[in-house]
Amino acid sequence: MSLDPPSSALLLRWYRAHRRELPWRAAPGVRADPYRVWLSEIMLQQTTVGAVIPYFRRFIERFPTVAALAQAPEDDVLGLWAGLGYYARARNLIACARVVAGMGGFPETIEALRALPGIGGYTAAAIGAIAFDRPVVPVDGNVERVAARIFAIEASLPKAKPTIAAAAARLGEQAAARRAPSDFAQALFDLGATICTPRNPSCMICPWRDACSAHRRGIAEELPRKEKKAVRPVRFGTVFLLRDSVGMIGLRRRPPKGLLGGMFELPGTDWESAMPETEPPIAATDWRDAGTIRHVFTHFELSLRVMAASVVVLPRGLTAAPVDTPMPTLMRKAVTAGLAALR
DNA sequence: TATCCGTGGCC
DNA sequence: TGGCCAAGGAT
Repeated sequence: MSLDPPSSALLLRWYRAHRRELPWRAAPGVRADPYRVWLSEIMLQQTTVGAVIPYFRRFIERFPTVAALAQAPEDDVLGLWAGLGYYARARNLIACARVVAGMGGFPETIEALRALPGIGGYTAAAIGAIAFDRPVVPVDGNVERVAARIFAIEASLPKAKPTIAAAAARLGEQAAARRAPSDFAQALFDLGATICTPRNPSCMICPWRDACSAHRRGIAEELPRKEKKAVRPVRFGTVFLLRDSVGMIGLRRRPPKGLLGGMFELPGTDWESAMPETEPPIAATDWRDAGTIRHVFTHFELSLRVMAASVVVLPRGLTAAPVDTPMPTLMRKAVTAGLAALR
């Protein structure tokens, strides 16, 4: 940690030569649209660029401005978000858009950004740096990895987070002096995504190779070290697909908060450590076994049995919905399996 | 501080 | 196949 930080000019030169074109990105040196930066940063939380791009394009097409998003019905936004995961982000997205629209635009300070729904320390720094050239280094997983390697920080995450964050701040000191925090932040992202990768980093073509302490010591790929994660428990449940005589299916809305909050689902049992007793929502005559779906969430794995039946009229309490109604991926899998069993 | 919160791709 | 990983935030 007493090492000198590498040259920001070196990284910025590399960035201008190798910069990736992304839908939310402005040309080097050009101020980006804060709305696009914000929307992309929310979508990119724990989500890969490849997964985000089509969602980002659909959102921009439907909601070109933060004012348009602020006026949208919540169901439209949740529906457009369906499949992207972490649905609290979509709820916070709406809340944030409404606050920002009321303010007449995005605030430009880190503190004011940090106070908005769904914006934490990282995202405030990212928007501040990228959209407003605030002299900060947003510390995401990429930047943590780069900083840990440059300074050969061997302490394990998450305990080492503060140490690595301090190291990342040192990386940005020169860039701040050069008035290029926006390009510098994005350069760090690109370096982490394409060169300084978690596995098999391309050290031989890295613009910072000569300054990298971990590379010099031959331990770049080992850093940052991480504590082992807890084992994922398995839960079991059953869902019921009911299709009526005109081809509509019976869905219900999940509670507004918590897992898959506010999204549509098939009716079913709770998800428990052992298969719960099943009580079909209607006395259909020919229930078909549509198989079992395995779905992995962050902190548990779900084994979900799917039962399907045709009925004349859907029971009360269920919403008659088209089969292509937007819903979380887990439920999309279950609907697909159920419909296949009814053929 | 620890837990909860999705999904898909990669090796 | 299974564990890891991805531009984290809220509580």
